[in-house]
Amino acid sequence: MTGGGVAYVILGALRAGPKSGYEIKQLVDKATRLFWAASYGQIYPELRRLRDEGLIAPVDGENGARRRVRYELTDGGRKALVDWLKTPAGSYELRDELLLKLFFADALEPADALALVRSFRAHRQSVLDRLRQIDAVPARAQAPFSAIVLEYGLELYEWATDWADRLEARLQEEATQEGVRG
Amino acid sequence: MTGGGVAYVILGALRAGPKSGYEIKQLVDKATRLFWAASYGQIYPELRRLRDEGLIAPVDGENGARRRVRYELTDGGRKALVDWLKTPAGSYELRDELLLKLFFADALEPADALALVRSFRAHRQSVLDRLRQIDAVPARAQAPFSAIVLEYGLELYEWATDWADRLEARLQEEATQEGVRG
DNA sequence: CTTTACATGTAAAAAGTTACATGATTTT
DNA sequence: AAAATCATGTAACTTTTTACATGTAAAG
Repeated sequence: MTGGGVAYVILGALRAGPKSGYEIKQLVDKATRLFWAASYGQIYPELRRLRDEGLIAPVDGENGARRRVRYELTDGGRKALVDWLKTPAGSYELRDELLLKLFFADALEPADALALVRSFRAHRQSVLDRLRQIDAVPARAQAPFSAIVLEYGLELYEWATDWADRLEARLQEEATQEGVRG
Repeated sequence: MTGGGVAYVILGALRAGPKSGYEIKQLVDKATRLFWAASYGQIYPELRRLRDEGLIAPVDGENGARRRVRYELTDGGRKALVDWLKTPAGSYELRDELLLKLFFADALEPADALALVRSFRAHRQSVLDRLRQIDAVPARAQAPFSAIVLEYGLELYEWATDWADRLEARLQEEATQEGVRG
């Protein structure tokens, strides 16, 4: 199966019932965006590829008043999904520009480095705020593991916000020490 | 400045003194790989682009016995680095295939889902092990913020390993409860 | 009737990976 | 003498983003 990871995002999204490209995009933006994003430019071509491969099939009938194509998993598609889920490997890529900046922050004067730490904290806090707005109750009933991943996110960004707080306090303390000495 | 984030990885790597493409790649693989990776296919063309833009310049003289080109920051390059560091924004992308699998794990039978959680834990643990092998002492002296980012990584992957342990325990408990009931 | 949300797609550009090519030097 | 490491680069390919094009239906 080609097409990178988008294929699995789609197969996974369809595990709970038929969805259109638009609905898959909504799910991605609401739920998986933080650890796996996908754009329309990936989703629609990939839907076609998966259909051509026989892993998904358009559902005909009730698609509502709007023009819309919903796809469902075929037997082959469900097998492909489960096979992938059972493979205990996985790529892991992180591109965290704020962490990269922090890594190089010796190039800044202390006041600017402190400002950077504050924006790092603000970023983690903003992610946390977004996650807190998600209602876990419906997820817990229909898809327990999506609620588990939400909990992971909540704990993670709570920790990260706290870490940034501690770093900020440490840097401020160092700054006042310097002030006393110098 | 074009060329995506690689440009800043290079400028940042050169903040502490001249380096060759090969040395930059080594630094990336040793230190920033976890939150920002870069391949030779990005580094060498980008070095040329940055040189053409006047942000870096080849250092002549002592390059050792081997053929090798080391670059250093120009004044413009140092300014570009500091300007970037002072910009309080930053892209943030995460592609965590194991987390994506966990999100869809309802599609698995409980035993397979448990196995997935275990491989998730094993991955976090392996990252933690790698981080623990890094000696923070030299970093702390020369580049305090790189030691700070290492501490971030250590705490983060300790937390994540622990989280996975707790989830594993919870799932096992649920499984035995089911066993008693059913 | 106008705006917002729904809905599907494409084309071009940018970014990134991978595999390959080449050769020097150092270590075993 | 062979193997490993140092060192620089390119070409082809894959992946991803971005911007655009197009139109329908619901809501205010």
